[in-house]
Amino acid sequence: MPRVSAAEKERSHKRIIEEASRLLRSGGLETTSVSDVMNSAGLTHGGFYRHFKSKDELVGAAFHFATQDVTRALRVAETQTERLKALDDYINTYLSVEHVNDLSNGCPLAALSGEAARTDGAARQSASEALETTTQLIARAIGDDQLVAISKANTAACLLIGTVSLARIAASEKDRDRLLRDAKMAIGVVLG
Amino acid sequence: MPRVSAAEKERSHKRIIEEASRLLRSGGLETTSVSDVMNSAGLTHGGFYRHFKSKDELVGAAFHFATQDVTRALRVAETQTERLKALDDYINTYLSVEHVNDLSNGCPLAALSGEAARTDGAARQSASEALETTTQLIARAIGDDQLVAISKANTAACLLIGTVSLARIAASEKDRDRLLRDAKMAIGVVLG
DNA sequence: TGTACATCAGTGAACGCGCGTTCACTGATGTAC
DNA sequence: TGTACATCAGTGAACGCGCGTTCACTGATGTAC
Repeated sequence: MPRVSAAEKERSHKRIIEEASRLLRSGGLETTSVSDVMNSAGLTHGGFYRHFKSKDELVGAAFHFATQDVTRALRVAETQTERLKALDDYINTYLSVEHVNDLSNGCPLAALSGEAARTDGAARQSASEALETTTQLIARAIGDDQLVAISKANTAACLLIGTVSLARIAASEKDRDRLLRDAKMAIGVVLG
Repeated sequence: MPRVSAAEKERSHKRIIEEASRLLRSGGLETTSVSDVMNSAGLTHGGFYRHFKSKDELVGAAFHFATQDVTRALRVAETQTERLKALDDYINTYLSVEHVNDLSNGCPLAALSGEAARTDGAARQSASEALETTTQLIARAIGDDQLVAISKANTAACLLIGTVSLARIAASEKDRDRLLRDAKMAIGVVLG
């Protein structure tokens, strides 16, 4: 069957990153194996090293992809009005039950910052970049004086990520919903 | 050498939990092995199953111990004045550079909630309990109407844990310090 | 445009390694008389 | 209080397993003429 065309390889490469970004977010950095990712991409593990130098490099690429994916609307908004709307959507989606329950398509920082903090190399660096990207996009959407906006964006990011992290270990649906509701109120105060 | 007295066994048991609570917080649930823990406790891995049914059970016990340890001052405060003072200390310690840099003695939720969310069994349950314990202690220290206090405590917990989680992946000391400073301001607003 | 050949994407077996857990064993501790 | 014996905390070898990574191999792709 092999070899495969350059275009086909590119498609494989993209598929590996996409599947990795999902599996890593839902399963964690340690628990998700290279084989898991390759099988999800419809390939076998042996071919992995034609695409990446190491698992760490894949984790870095997957983290970057997930961040780009999750912040898309904030990035592409062109006018200040669109940005404010995108921020509102971002926050409402972020603090939703769906986001709490769907690890695999959610914020990579909420899912993986704990493990990333213990890592060196590409994974750790991608997490740092994800944080910077996210806070900068939020600050830009807030507008205003950027010095003030960055403080607000920092606080918002900490609150959002903390809330979803805790909502994911809440003992009951009631506790989970309460955390989300309280955070929605608080973020209004922070940004207002 | 073996066997060892009942009192000695109890001391071993306590040492295993203490070392586990430190190693798990600094190394993570997956990366820290039963051997690591036993060696840190001055024992060999084979004796582990005289103390715990499984690694999961140890993780649960270690999580519980860490939570009790970190919230001690909030728990033992007897008067409302003492509780408010304890809460102030708790927040200042929590949002310190030392806490960000010292995983092993810090808040187990900040270190492990991500991994705990992906787990079943004792580890997951201990994380849920840690969250409940922490928010209730904060709410009690706030005093006031408990319905309002619980909302404030929830928001505070999300903000504290989110801030330390992100500070741990900040790209620079400057970013880290900025996150901590912004969170200190915000938590004043939340609680005030 | 057709041919000969080098390249290399993907396969699947194999590697060394560390994991959680089990087990036979040791000998001091705890207990029954 | 002393003796005989059962218990069991701790040891270290062993288990099966899955991991990240390497490798010889296949055969379609890409390229040089």
